[in-house]
Amino acid sequence: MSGPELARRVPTVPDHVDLDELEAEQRELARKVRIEDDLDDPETVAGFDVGYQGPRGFGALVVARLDDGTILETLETVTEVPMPYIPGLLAFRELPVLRELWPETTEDPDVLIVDGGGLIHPRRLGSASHAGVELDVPAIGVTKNLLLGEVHGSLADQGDVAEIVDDGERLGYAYRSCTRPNAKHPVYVSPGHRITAETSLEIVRGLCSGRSKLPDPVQAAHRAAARLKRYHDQVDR
DNA sequence: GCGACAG
DNA sequence: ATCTTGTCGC
Repeated sequence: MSGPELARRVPTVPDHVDLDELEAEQRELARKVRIEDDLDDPETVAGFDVGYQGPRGFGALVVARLDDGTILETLETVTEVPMPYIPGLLAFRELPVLRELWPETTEDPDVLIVDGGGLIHPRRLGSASHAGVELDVPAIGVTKNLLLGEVHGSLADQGDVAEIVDDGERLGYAYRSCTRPNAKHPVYVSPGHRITAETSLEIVRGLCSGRSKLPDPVQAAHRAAARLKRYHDQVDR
């Protein structure tokens, strides 16, 4: 056999999965992305997030009103995840869960916010863009960490905004959303599809109550997914 | 060749 | 993301 096992950086992927094909698919879908406002007086927003445990994904979609934040609908599902996490290919791990939930909503959300990037992506097709194109809905990407790009500007105070630039392109904004003074890291916002970076920031800004770094609907989805997972922890034994 | 690397 | 006790703070 071989010598000491080296830590595996590249997770094992199913035999039928071809990483080059997935990247090619992203390049193709990226051509369909439209970074321009195509929302008419948006009234409702959907926040999406997934929690993981082994081969299963616990997803939640929370639909809320944009004006006062009232939650209109919370949908949950448990699904087998087909892919390990690979930087740049998050959508192939996350979107199967969203595909289960999206058809179930009765609110027909005007905009979708995904816990993942939009333009901030090596091929300019983060999971938010991928979802937006596939579901044909205005979509915004929000993350707690940066996949790529540089923050241009200061984020000294809460409310501060700085541009995210990569390869000379402005891909989105870093926004210090949390009102807690010890909130060190900002939230990274980038347009996914059928929306601009400015409008994305404006919408996210209006959804940040200040108690959480993430916009409320996404945070609510995060909590719902976590609860669902805990529930399965107890029952599945 | 060596690191970095959304969730 | 997840593995994990206590702990600081509103």
